[in-house]
Amino acid sequence: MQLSWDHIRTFHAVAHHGSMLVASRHLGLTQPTVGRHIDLLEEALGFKLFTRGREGMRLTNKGSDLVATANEMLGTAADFERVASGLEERIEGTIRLSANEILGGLLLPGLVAEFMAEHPMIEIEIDVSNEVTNLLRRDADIAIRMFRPTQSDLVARKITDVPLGLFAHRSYLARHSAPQSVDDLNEHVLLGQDRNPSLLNAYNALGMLLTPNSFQFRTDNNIATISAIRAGIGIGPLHIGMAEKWPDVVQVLPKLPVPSLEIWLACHADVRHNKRIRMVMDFLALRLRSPYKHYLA
Amino acid sequence: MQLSWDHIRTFHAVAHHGSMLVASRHLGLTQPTVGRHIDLLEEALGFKLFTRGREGMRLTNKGSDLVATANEMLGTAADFERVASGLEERIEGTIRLSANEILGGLLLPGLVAEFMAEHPMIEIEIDVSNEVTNLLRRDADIAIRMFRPTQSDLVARKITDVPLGLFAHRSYLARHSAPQSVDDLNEHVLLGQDRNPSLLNAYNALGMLLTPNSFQFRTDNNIATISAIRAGIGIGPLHIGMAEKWPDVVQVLPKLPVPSLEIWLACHADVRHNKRIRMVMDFLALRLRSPYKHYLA
DNA sequence: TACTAATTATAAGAATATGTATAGTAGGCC
DNA sequence: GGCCTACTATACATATTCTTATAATTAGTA
Repeated sequence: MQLSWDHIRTFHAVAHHGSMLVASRHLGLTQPTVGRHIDLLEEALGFKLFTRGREGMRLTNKGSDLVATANEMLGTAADFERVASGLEERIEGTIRLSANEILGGLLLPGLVAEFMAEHPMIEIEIDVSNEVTNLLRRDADIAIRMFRPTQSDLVARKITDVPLGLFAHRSYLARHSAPQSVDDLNEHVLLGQDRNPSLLNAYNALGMLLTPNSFQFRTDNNIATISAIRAGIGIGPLHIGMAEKWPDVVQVLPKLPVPSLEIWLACHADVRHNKRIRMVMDFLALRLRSPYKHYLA
Repeated sequence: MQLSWDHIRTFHAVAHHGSMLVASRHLGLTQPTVGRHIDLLEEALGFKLFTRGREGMRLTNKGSDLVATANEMLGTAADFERVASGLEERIEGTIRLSANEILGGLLLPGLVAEFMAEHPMIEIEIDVSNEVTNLLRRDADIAIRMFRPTQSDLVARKITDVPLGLFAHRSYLARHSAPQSVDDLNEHVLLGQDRNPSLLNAYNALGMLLTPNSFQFRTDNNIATISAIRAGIGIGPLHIGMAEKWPDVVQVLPKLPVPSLEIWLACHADVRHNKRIRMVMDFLALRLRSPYKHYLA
């Protein structure tokens, strides 16, 4: 018989995740089913795709020669689903949002709760990651980004500017004298990022000459940075609207012009007329312009 | 649940053939199964793909917006199968040959019979058509062509030249005097083609100035042309080796230089190392060089 | 009008695929 | 060594899907 396209999808998932167990969870199938799919595919093709071992499934040479085209299929299947989604007009269904750690982890849950109360038929998923989620691959329906999206085929709207400021906890400022000028900052514990250079560049734009080593506390996790500020470890950047939520966190050098962040909403052009997606995007655009403090956890 | 890729294949087939019944035959499924696939797909997508009527299935607007990407999927699935086929080493299995009406209808059956006797594990399918079958889409594994294939990604070998001549049945020549020169041909019933200009061009290359109306008997079916010659209707072109099979069909103007045809064998580059395909191609290359008459029906 | 031929739709038994539960295997770790 | 864990393999009952058979619909045609 003809080989099943669904088995190709299973093959791709197993190759991608390296184990049938992990693949089965991503596919919404059980491990024996995934195993059978691979068996049937191997039988249909006439050669083994994987060697089985306790460490999982390792691709054979032939198997790995097939991964690229299986990947292609995943892409065209995503195209199909995306185009279909753009033609869909039902209100009920799922919308998947992608946002960074701060917005996705702290702001969106409270903000989305309101939407879900109004629209109980729409399910919302939040994919929190700092990586640029691929809207083409349908990892998400809507992306919230802090920069202008450049992927082609996307429709993007700039929602607002988010003013940033430097903040510290009162307990920190009680132990150290509050800085009076940019130069004073060199005497302070500055909270910075590990591998991501954007914050470093922002500090340097303020006229400070810093290197990664200038930060005594380093993390690429934005939540950890915020927690560090709130814990009184040092001075770091914060969305001004967010800081209002925490009375003990005060702005230092409020006159200092810190470049603000942009907030963009993006979806794939194929999908922009989908009613659910429009509703969610319009809601997000409205709410992201109003002060954060109403929604912050 | 997630939508099934196999249902997309079914959707494509129904859209392509315009009816579930025809699609089911091509897919190797039954009509109720195809119907259920479409129902399930429509349910998953949230909109109707077709309107049902006694005239078959007509695409809705949304349905036809999806045909293009479904087509893409067919293409990538074909890529997958092709690459897989190239990695395959089994001897048993099916090989699909594509050839024109003359070779596929008259010559190959007898020629292939010998191969099948030697290799009972290999099944041979012959796709007879004058259209250029798409090896990229896996409509066939091996194509036999009368011209150099130009599709990219193909591997093609020229096998031999097939000398052509003009022939007529004795009964025709008994009624009309045999032509002694090219100019005499204008007084004869010439068998030609209807829409396909290649034969016309070949006659003109002999120095004859002909138009489609110069042929009193016209068909684009090559078998019909041959039958017409054998029935004594008139004078027409024939493979010389083929004519040897029929003693009552004799060559006219044997000295006339008629351009010969080329025979090419082609397969997709991805698949050239497949053992079965190599075996069949090597066999065909050998046998197509030997005289036709051993195999002709 | 009645018949034919081509279609989609429906019902029910047969075949197939799936999920649950469990076994088997082997590396990591105390 | 013994235990835990992450994985694949197997057995069997269940659920789903497929096929067969039949009905219903409708345009074309004698």
